[in-house]
Amino acid sequence: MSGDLQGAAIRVERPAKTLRELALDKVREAIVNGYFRPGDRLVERDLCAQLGVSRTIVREVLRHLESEGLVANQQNRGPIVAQLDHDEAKQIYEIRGALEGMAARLCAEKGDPAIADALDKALQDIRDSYRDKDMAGVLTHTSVFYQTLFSMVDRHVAWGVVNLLTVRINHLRSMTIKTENRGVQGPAQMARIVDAIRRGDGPGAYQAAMDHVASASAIAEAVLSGRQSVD
Amino acid sequence: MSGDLQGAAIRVERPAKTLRELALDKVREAIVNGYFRPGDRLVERDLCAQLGVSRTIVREVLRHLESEGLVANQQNRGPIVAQLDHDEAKQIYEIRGALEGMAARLCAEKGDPAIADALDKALQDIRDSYRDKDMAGVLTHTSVFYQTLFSMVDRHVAWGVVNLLTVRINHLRSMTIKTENRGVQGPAQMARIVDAIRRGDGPGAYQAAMDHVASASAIAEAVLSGRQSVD
DNA sequence: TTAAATATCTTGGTACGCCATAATACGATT
DNA sequence: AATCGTATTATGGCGTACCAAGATATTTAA
Repeated sequence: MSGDLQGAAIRVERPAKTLRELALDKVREAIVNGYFRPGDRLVERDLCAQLGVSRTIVREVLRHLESEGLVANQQNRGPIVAQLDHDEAKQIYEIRGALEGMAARLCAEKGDPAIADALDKALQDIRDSYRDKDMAGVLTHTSVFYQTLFSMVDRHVAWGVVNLLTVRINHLRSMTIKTENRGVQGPAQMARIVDAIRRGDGPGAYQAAMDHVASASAIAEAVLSGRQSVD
Repeated sequence: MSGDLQGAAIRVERPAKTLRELALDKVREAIVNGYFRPGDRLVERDLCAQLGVSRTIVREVLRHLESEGLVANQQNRGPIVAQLDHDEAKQIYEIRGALEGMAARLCAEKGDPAIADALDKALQDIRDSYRDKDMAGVLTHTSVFYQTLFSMVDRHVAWGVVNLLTVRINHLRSMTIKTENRGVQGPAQMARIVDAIRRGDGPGAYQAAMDHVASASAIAEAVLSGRQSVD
């Protein structure tokens, strides 16, 4: 990694992160990985203390997360961590299916073998993570897989949408991947996507991507209705 | 529980709008209808003066619009009105196609005649607006048409996504509908969607919706590349 | 025991001030 | 005159303090 292309090589990359962005990431993280549970109140001044920043920042962060759908504001009562109801989760999976299916079809139609190779690599990382029982790794590499799917055909807007929706069902994702057999079935379904792409089979890739999301959705639904009684 | 139902019936709806929401709507409006042009700087203190609110509010609003994609923040230089490039617009149309196609298919599969009736009503409003050369009305009723499409099958999340994306291409929409023949062609294409839904023809509805968006996208592209030279 | 009154908590909103940085203007040096 | 360094200004990033009003908890009075 020495001597890259001229100017770019010596450019000094500043952290460039503002305090607000740092705080935003922290709080989003905290919500996504369950430190704050759905329904928990997010009291501004408490967050100030916990994050060590001013109310100004906290308020901006809360507003941002609100527009992401991770935080809900109740009339005159302040923000809470958004509750994900059953039906909404289903809708999110459905949208993901439509968009990931679209991306898969586009990948297949492009007919660039490098795409399937890149996807295979990501898929192998997923398999490795499953083998090592590294569930955080599974999630990460699954994200990489889908990001590849979208970025290989330059669909960053759609990827943004998928990403936005995905954070809202993150805790469901981490539950579905722990499901019995998911470590075998999941990668197998993803392999079908890659195969269809490699064959240049657009409709097949679309269908395979849809199927994969559909099965994740079904598992999520089962998990959700199972948990209902535990709550 | 008994008293709640009765109470809800006569409950007086408060404006319930916070100052922040009011300001958010104002600024979004201003961007969407072109009062602020793409690339314009949005200086916090100037906005405070123009809106008559404090900087805190303005900052929250800017953050919100940033996450909507209407405002872009430049490193150390502050926010500007986001510029919509060619390719991004195309991607947005593509996503709309996928989601509206999905909604249309679901409507067709549901087989409820009330859906087609409601859509026909919206469509007639669109035709009337075209006849009266009321372009604002065309946009409004087109929105109603699509909202109906989504809400009739309870897909409010997808509708939210479509809505979010649509504001970013709003100025393109207002240009495409002014195009030659769009007043005839547009409603005709939408009628095809409604017909397919009425017939219960899922794939047909999907395809009709896709076609409609695709043609809007093509016009937008033409308009965009045409304007390039005018600018 | 219940109902009214009061205190507390928390958000919505405002005002003001400080610092850091980018851009610009300006002045000095060669 | 061209270049370099410096002062100024505009602006965003961030913090603190304060007030009003709604929601909730707590206490007091009947």
